[in-house]
Amino acid sequence: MDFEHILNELNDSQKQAVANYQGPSLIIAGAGSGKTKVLTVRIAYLIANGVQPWQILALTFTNKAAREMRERIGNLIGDQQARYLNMGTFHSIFAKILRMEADKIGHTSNYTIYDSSDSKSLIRKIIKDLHLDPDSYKQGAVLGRISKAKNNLVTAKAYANNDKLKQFDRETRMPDIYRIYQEYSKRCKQSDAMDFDDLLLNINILFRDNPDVASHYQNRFKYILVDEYQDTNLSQYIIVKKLSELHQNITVVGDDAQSIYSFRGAKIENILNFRNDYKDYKLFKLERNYRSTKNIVNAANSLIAKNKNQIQKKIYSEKDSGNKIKILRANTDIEEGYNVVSHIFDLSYGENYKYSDFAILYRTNSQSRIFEEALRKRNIPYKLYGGTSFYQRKEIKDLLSYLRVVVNPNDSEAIKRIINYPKRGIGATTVDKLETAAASQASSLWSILLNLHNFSSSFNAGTQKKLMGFVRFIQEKMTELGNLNAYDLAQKIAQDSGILKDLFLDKSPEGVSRYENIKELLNGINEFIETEKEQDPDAEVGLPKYLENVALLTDMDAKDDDIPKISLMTVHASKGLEYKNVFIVGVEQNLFPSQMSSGSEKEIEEERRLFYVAITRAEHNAIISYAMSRRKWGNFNMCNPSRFISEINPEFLDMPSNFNLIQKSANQESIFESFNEKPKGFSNFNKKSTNFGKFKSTKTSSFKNFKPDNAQNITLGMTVEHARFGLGKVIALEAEWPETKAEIDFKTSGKRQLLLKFAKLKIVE
DNA sequence: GTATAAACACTTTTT
DNA sequence: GTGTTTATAC
Repeated sequence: MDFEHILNELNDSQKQAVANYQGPSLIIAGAGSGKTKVLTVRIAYLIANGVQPWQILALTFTNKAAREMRERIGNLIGDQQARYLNMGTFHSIFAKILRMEADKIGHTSNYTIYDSSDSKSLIRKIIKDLHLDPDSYKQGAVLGRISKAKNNLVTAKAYANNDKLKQFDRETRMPDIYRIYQEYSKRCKQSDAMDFDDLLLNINILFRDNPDVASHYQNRFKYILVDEYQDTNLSQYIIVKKLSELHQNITVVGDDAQSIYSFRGAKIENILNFRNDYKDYKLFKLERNYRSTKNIVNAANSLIAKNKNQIQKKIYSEKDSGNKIKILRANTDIEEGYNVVSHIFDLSYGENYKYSDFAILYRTNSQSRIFEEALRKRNIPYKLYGGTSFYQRKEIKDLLSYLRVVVNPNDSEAIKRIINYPKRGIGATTVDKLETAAASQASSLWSILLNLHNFSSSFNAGTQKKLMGFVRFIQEKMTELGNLNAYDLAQKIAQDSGILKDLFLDKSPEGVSRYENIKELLNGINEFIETEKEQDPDAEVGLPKYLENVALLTDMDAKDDDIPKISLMTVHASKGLEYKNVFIVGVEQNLFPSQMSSGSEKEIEEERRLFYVAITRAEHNAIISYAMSRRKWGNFNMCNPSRFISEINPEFLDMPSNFNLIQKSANQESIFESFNEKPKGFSNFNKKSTNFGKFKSTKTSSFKNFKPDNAQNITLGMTVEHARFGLGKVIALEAEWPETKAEIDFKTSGKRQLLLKFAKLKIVE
């Protein structure tokens, strides 16, 4: 293979980082410096130099990154070769290894992966069972503590013996966390289930207790590459260290300035201390930013310079200066939504940008709603990443729970979800009795169900019959596991369980959309099978394979149509992505930086890195927006602009004329003064501000003054707005109020039938 | 056992 | 304000 021309496309430091592939390497890759390119070419180069693809282990942070890299490597060396690369997230790669070695750590190869909502509901149950006060033991906090312990390789047993941790728990009024942790681990094992953190912890335990297994994988993985190394936690660090022990061909890529996951145990020290771990390491710095204009890069540099703890580097851009970073000021959060959307509107028409050239980035998911509403109002298509994902929806989790139970009937969390859905007359008392029995036998719900005759005194004949019916249903589907592929079996289960019928009969708009979601999930399974077959035509794609995949999916991975859309996501989710125009919104004190991360300088530094990540997503324009007041939990709060705005060198900023005034009063904490001041129009940048005022007035009068009898006034041909489906035209009406049904042709989601008394429709015109 | 209403927590970020 | 969990009546 001729690599000459590929290498010649790289700059000097990139070339060095590709060609020196032996031994430990640290690649410091600044934002937009062509990191993915270097990684892909380096892997292709390894293969061109005789390394077998299956000897390469490449660990990424997201599935998406892995997929894209595999594709790009495929383009360089051919898909046939790229197929055999071990490339994926830590979680997905090691979940697969754990399937193969499951018996060595007390699981079966069909083990279930619990997502965080499974974990949370299990924790809630344990708190109850241990008679602990649910007010002092919040499930989220408890799970967080357990998660942190696991990421630091502290098992339940070790936790119980750790006085320091227990001391801390006493100080925070949760002295019994170690008991919850023990019980949680026990029940996970009984359910043959692992949570996300277990996947990494158990790999460590596997390697520790089975030197032959460890040695097998050490031999196999001759070359190891880790992307986003600054965001690895201790558990991941130890795995990587162990695996690279033999060959020492370890390459880590990262940027300490973009370390933003310490809240979930990531240790920036891993990248800072690489030099101590591997003494004869090679260091490569990629400092030229190919993504952004000079102004954006310089602004970001001036901000991150405020952080003390970092590896020295000079990120620079050879592009034009470009526009300064514009600062937008709004009086309220709602006005901020309109400001930003209006600005997007102007930019896209004025400068001919596509909607897919825009991203709105926020600190917390809850901020998305206001922008969604503003975008819908202007009929601008958008895509929301994160938040309640598709896979978290009730109906989806219900069907997935059936699939999980058929693959692993010991999965008690899944059984509890579906044992009475669709309704089969098995109520809470029955489930309670089953759980008590299971606890007394230290076994799963399923094993109680199988031995129901031993507990016949606890359940009356009718109940027993119903339970047996459920057991038979599951068993019947289990026998199909070998014959049917994932799609056919899932389809059959959806059908025979009555889920499809139940949702089909529910004609409320919610029911209709649930039905469609189930259809979409089934289509997704079918698609999964097809892509797997493309990779390997002989592969049997059964339910277990699908479930493993779906457990580790996020909605960043969802496929999408080709309609250009604005992207809405948290700053965390935007890492690794780039957009021509980036709006960073809600840039206020106590929001960004977050109130919860303002305690120590260390936390502030992480928030600053997060802000750095946000700015450096932009290629042409970065726009920062803040509001002077914002609704939180129902009531209004006054806000001040974020300290980060004033930490950027002002020569790269385009400030609103009234910013200084606000800053001053903010410092004096007399923000009310400036708030009450009447702004001169909505935005001093927007020429269409008259238009804009109109928008605002419709908005304020809409949902607030919404009359319940409004729906009765809907007539044929009206344009209406639905909270979820957006704008649509009424094309048919039938039956008398309150049974009136309307057929509405929605612009984005097509024709739908809605019952007027349920559908929250707003008359637009 | 089920359907409805009231109470409750939730908001920092995610594999 | 929202979605989920518990209390109450049927």
